[in-house]
Amino acid sequence: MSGISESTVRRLSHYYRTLEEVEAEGGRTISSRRLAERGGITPAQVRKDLSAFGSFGRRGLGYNVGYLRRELRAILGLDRRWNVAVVGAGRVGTALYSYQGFAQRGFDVVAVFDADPRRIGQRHGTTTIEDVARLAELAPQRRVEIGVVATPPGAAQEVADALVAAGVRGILNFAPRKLTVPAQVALRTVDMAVELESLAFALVHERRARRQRRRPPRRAG
Amino acid sequence: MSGISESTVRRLSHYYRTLEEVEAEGGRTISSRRLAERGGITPAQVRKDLSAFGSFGRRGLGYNVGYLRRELRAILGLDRRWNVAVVGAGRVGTALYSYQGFAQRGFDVVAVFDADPRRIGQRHGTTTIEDVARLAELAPQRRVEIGVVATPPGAAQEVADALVAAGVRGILNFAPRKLTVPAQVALRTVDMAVELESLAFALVHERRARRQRRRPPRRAG
DNA sequence: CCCGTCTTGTGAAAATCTTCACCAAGTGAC
DNA sequence: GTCACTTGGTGAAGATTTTCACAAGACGGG
Repeated sequence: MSGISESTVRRLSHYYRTLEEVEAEGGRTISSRRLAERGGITPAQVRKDLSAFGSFGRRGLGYNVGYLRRELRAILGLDRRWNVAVVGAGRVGTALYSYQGFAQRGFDVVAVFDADPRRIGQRHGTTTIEDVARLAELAPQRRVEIGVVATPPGAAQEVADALVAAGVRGILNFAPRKLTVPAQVALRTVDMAVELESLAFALVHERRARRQRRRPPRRAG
Repeated sequence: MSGISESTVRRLSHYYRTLEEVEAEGGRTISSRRLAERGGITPAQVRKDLSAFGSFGRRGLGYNVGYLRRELRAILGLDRRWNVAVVGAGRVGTALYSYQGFAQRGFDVVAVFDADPRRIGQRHGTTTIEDVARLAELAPQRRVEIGVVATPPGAAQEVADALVAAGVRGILNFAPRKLTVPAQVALRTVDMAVELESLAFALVHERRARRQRRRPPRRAG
């Protein structure tokens, strides 16, 4: 249970979603092969990823869809709810806290903060935008465990520090800025500029380097 | 020039941003060490990444900030402009095409599409939302090279196919769904559900696995 | 010019991640 | 029960990525 890589976790997340779909379609069992096809990965990878957490399948048969989904749910920490605070109620922040999938997956936005007086007090659905100055007071009160940084880059580090001080254990950063947080705080960054630039790189260097897409399964014989 | 990994490119993107900042602060030269510190990476990694493209530094001195920035700019394909089409004018799509950094980095949103009749025709700034049915016609006309998928998951693959058919060479996908595209089309996916779930995983397994943050540079002696 | 100090570029080593290959276990037909 | 076939779990091999370590270049002081 000690050496789980970031990429393994990301794949688990994909497996989980695939299982949801297969279950909705009425599938009862699924093999590592089919699970792999749906995600552009090798069957061996699927089995290795899962075996890091236990033996969930049956030889000759595959995995029970419902059972494996529930196991992954627990492994990913989705069998409970998480209190989330969004800081920054601009376009990105708004898109985030009105995002359906958020609540659907167990993430409850219990607070939205902004620094702009024109925004403070506005209601969006059930949420009222609060002054970011009250973060230190409200976040612990509402048992916030995850903070989402959706501020301009200039304010991002400051906000991250405030979130950490308020006892948040995980931060999801959308500001295009590398944040520094203590080691015990988990940090994920979604950096649009990086994505765009890596896309531009791929287009510019298209002819030269063409790896990057999955190879076809290529089952000999 | 053939074996450039995805992670190298992402780091180049960070170096580029750091260089912009340092240049704005008036810095003239920078060592791999300082460049590394600003991004939570090792100096050796910085040098390896850069050396894959040439020799940009001077021994004993470091890198010339302006020169290296311009070189990276060209390497990343940012020394030209890219025509982008955004498909899906919901919250995410809106956040995207009004995102300042987009144009700032050379990405011009020349078309926004949606399928909802209530949205079609709406103006947002200089952009008018067009019927997605006209994608096949308008995208080639406007020389769109990059497509952004910001639709509900159900429509994502269909839209991706349409973009590919319209001659788009790169796709940035925000729908929580694995897309399949031909090998010659570059694809990047930003999947919020995956980010959240990997964050939840980290929090649940906090005590057990605590790698993931950078180690301190630890310079012996 | 020479010496001490700095810093890059880069093979080699180490660490990490992915794929292979095969055994064991399960199924269904007969 | 036996046989042909399927599939998971897993150690080992292979591939990739990161880090180490050091030679070679660059500078400044005297």
